[in-house]
Amino acid sequence: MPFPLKSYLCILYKNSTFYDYMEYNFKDIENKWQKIWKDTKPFKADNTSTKPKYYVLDMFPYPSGAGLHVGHPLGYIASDIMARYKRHKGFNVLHPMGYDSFGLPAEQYAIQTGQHPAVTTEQNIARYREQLDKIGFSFDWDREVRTSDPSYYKWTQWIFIQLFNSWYNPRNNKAEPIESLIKIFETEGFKGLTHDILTGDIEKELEAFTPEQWKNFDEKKRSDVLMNFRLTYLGEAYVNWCPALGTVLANDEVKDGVSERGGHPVERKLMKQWSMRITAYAQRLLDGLDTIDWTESLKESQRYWIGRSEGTSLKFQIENSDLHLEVFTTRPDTIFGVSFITIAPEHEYVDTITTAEQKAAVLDYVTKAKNRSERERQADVTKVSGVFTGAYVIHPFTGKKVQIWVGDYVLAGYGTGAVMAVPGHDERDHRFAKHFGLPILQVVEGPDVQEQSYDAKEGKCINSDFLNGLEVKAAIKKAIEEIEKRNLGKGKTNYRLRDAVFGRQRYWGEPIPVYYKDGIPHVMPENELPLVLPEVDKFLPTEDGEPPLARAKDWKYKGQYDYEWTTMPGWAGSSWYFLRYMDAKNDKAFADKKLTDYWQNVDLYIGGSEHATGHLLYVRFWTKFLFDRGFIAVDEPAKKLINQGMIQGMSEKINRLISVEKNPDDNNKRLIYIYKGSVLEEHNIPLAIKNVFISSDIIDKSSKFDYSTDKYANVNNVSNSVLDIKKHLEWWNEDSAAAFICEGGYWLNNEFISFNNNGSNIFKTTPEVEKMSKSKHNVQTPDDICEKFGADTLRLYEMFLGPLEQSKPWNTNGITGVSGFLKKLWRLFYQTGSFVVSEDAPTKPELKTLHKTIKKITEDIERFSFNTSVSNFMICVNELSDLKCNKRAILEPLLVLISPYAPHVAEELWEKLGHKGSIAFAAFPEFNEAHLVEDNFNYPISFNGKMRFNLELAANLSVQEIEKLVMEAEQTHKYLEGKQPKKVIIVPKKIVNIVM
RNA sequence: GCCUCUGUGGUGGAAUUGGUAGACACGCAGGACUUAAAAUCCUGUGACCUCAACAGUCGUGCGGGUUCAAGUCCCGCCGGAGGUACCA
Repeated sequence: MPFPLKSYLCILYKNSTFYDYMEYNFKDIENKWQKIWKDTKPFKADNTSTKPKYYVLDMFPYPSGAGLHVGHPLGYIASDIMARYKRHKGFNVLHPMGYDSFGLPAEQYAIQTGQHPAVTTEQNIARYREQLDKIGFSFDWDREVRTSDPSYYKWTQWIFIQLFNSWYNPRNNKAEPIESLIKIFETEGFKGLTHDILTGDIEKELEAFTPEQWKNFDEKKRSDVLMNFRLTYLGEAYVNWCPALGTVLANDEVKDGVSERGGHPVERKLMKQWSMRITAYAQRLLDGLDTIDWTESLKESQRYWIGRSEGTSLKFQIENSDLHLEVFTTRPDTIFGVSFITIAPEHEYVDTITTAEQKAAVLDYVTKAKNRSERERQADVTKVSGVFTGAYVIHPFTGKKVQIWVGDYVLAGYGTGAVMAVPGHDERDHRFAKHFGLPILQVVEGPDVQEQSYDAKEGKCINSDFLNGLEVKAAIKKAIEEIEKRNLGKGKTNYRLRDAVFGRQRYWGEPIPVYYKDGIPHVMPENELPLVLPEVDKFLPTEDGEPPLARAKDWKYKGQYDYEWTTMPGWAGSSWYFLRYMDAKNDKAFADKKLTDYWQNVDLYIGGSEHATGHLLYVRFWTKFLFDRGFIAVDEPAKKLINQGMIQGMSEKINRLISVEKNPDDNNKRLIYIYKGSVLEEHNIPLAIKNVFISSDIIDKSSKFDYSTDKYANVNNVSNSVLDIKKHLEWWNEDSAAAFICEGGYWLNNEFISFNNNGSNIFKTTPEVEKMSKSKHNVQTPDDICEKFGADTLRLYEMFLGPLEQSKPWNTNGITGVSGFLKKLWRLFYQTGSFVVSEDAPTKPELKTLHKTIKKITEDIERFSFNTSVSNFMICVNELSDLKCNKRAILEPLLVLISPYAPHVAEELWEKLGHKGSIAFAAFPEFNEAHLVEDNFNYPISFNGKMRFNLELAANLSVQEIEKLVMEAEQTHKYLEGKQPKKVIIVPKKIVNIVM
């Protein structure tokens, strides 16, 4: 076989160093610099620097078995650009990475395979690390953290103990050691519900006691009382129980009534659980939002989740009883519109107040309501259900009897679990009243309320005794005054935020450092931490339904006291990890105070918006707590936060012909119809071919084809929706017996059989935006891209795709443009065929290009507009190529500009320019306005706002001079059509507009 | 329903304080180099009208408004994405 000499030479070159110099060989370059960075650790953050500090943090990943796909690095690349940019700008940068390595998937996998979760976690981490390294991130790996490592979770447990030993003192509005509460009990006792030291929105009645009584309480009693105040506590509450996962879930882990992970049904269940009293911080979590630069949508989510509402509590005396029902309302102005009271099916008085006649009906209803799953309950929200208890309350102002109903539209967990129903002015009450034929009263002026409630807080009160004539807002005030005066209740602020359930009936999580002695929970002494996760024979609950940790043999504190068997939830470790990075190896403290004082908090935090009401709320809570207790100096974890958009998958579908039409003239042939342009052509293919695929560009939906789109191409075998037949057949061998119909013929077993109509042999697929998943063959890993185009191209391309915060589908259609750009950059240094850089002084246009770029790039980075900086680099390199510029004075600063984005190629060329050290710490080029000053400005001349022509004028002309020259211009006369301009608007160096 | 974001060529997207809409890139079309392909380079490319040029008309989801001038500001609609939902 003849072998062309040229190709032969090429291969020779490829193996010689000479070849490497000629072409941009990303593989060698990237391997080389990744190794150097690994060996020399240039990105180690300095704990004692005199430089200003800058802390850039990514939300650390959960190391799943699937590895990273191209969506993960999007935020990491942006933060890495920021980190590198700040180093150039003279900052001491902390840019760490770690793993959120406790979690359900590893445990589920362990249940299926018996493989210990620690083992799979370790493997997954190794894979993640390998993938991350290939992208060239400037992480300080010496500070890596893993939440599942005992040296890390020792401190998670330590923080748990601090929370247990603290309470929230509303007098000082901060968390304090529990001792200060005990002191109050010893001197003042506790005055019951009206006492101002009540915390955490305890709705339960807690009996008052005197200092003497406190002194006489036994240990158990004292423990029980204190439990109502501790910031982490063991309490009975309705929880989200997920039978399929065998564990409880926090509110943010439940979406649409099913578990966020796995989508399993969730029920409400009364259980004794460890919880975090985040509600104590509700107001401060709300207020803090005004001090941080986070996206508005995220802050809104948190505000809504916290759900502050102002209103009043109000007691209704139950008829023929000394009990009273307490409700919470934000509309006390409508008190005269109350036509019944509704209580939740779980309300503690349900049994007590129900009359004998109604007993059966109520019991039936309550049982049904309680057994309904959360999903069912939420699904038919508009479906009204309820039952009359037979009991009445006495209206405190009118003295009339008011019926008490049970209805599941009232939630047990919010407020008091009871509402005063005002159907005239509340949609839900209205629905209920209509359904059961209860009276509807109008007490605010407005549209008639019989058919539809009038909920707006506007209008004058009517039919309301002493409130008559008042505007709603004034009436609310007046009503509260009156209620307080008569001792019926008091003005009150409620929050939707619930305490966070903290225990999980699961294995793969931090053990809770608690043991039980005589039925009293005790936290372990701090110096005995960590409480290491014990080995178990199976990762399943015990036969008695106890959590997996109950299986651990001889696992008892001091050999005799049972440990707590639940473990901490996934968000425990991530609620303080930003602090651990400051001092990752410390075994004396979670972090040295000196270092937390130095690093303060995160300057830029990048991550997904899905953590809005979970992680991002908890981490703020813990930060505020640690601040209150004096452990750290800041009370917010991150000053600025950016949500990177999600990257969706782009599938490429192959259209499959279903209809078979035999050729009547030849029974062995099958007829194929092809639109070539608008002409319908008939062609034949052998009938024996079973699978027939058809290129998307010749499909005409009105044609005789029936086709399906159930077949996927592997996206790696498609570029710009053109299928690479050869690669496809290598990947999916079965299809070698299939026909791929194109405009001009068809492919069969990688051979093209022409129809002799001069049509194309390109086979096109149909792209579709879908979630990335294995079954859709549209998962793209960063490794594939690094292998094919290099890490620098991947980094640039992910940024080039569009604004960081916007969600977008991943497709590689534009990637050749970015890779071409890097080649073009490289060629600037090789214009003569070898590496040559001129030491000559740069020309004016060269300096203009450089400084224009410096200005743009600096502005782009400062406003996180990374996509536009890639465009600006392209413009710069295009211009320098046109100018044939190879001057050191231009190219050197350009490399520094580019190095945050494409660090490998920047380092390589920097070294070739003769520098010894890394480019990573070279000073960022300073912008000099002088180079952009032009003698002339090309004015757009518009008439009535419509741009007509350009006129080049000296840039320093006055407005009068400009007007004179413009009016004299030949083209101006043409557009004036002999008319006299009414007005001439001149904005120097911007625009001229002539108004006719 | 409510909240937040969003709507610009065939495609991804630019236009930072109201001032030349469509930068940059992909794709497409044509050309150069090549036996050929790849790679690379050059030219053109919003739509309509025109053989073409010059010119012209339209054009940033729709309808109004403010302004010398609106993708950008205001009012009212419509579509898309995400979050959230008996929270009294």
